[in-house]
Amino acid sequence: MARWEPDARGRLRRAALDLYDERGFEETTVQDIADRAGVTERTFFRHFADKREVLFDGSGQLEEAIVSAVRASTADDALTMALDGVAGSAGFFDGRMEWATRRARIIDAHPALRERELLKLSTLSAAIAETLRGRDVSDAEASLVADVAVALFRGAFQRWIGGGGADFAACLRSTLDDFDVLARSSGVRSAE
Amino acid sequence: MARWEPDARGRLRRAALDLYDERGFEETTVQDIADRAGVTERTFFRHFADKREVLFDGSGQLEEAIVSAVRASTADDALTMALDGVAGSAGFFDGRMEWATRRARIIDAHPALRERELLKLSTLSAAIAETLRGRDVSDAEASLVADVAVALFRGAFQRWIGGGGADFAACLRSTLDDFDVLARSSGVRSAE
DNA sequence: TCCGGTGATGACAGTTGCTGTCATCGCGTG
DNA sequence: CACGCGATGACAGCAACTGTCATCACCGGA
Repeated sequence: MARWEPDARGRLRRAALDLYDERGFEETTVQDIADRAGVTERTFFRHFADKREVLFDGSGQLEEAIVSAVRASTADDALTMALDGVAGSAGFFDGRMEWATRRARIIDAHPALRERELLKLSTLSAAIAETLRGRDVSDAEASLVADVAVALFRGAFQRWIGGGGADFAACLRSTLDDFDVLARSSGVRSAE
Repeated sequence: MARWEPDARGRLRRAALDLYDERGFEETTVQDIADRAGVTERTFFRHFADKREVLFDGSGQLEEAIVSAVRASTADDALTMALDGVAGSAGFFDGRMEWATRRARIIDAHPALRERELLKLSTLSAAIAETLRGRDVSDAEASLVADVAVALFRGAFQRWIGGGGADFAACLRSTLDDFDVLARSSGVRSAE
């Protein structure tokens, strides 16, 4: 056991979420977060690249889970592979409903945080596309399909946050159903 | 005539682009830009919200042009209206090829700038969606169609930048053709 | 003609995000 | 017991951004 308390990173994550929630993102200084976590400001920046990144600490794992699921998919068309990937993220949110809700509310309220989220989603889309290319999908199709998959992921996430406690997998299924209906009514039609 | 030189905003815009190009974005300080433009740092921040925004000065006009074109479209389905909107942006880039190329190179090289670009595109998509809703398109379809239109806009822009001098409208047509081909091969098929 | 309002700017101090650097301290290893 | 390693503290410093007040040309009305 070290002389300093372990899990400084986790304490910083929790302190940041709480403070952003209580006072607002701009009204919270990194010094405030560090104080509440019992470390110095410098230690905050050793764990997180900047003041926003602390809210996106799990994004690497999420991306890894999705990419693995794409790689493991037994489907033989690109869209289904990508959707299998998104489905592979369901476990990531188990028991994190309250955390995800508070986090989403904070992010939506601040353009600076929305920027960062868009960048993460863009990175995720690129990672999915790259994985699809590794499975013999053409460049253009890989990008397009990855974008669609991420859009559906966002839709499912929104539904999960806003809905009445259904689990993420169910929300994803509903979102896919709506997508099918919409695609038909929009002048494109799903293949058999 | 004022005692100060007019068009400080334009000089700042040009100075910033030149300096970001010559030295790189992070290596350029706002003081550098202000010096070259012959104003103070404070004046820079009166014209632009932050160091990144100076590269996105035209985005409001672009959005306005696209939204107007959506409003003016005589099409009767949402996707065609949105694509008419994107087509309405063609004139915006006339004679700005070199500017757009340098700007795109700078933005692609810096995550902080890519973030801002993603936010602008997200805002654009929201504006298109809102306009479609005003033309009796359902909520969900408006968002989806707007996202697709923005994706195609990005594709056309990429082609215009990378291609050999074709005009933007031609690039947009090629991108739409590819999209049709891709949609057919991806398991969806365009309606007649 | 003078006079007050307006709009763009300069000057300057202050806060905060973020970085570089060096010292410290406990822990494991040989 | 010495040594290196990893996580942290301490501190100086730069650059982004903001608030505030003064200045000065211009413009419209009395």
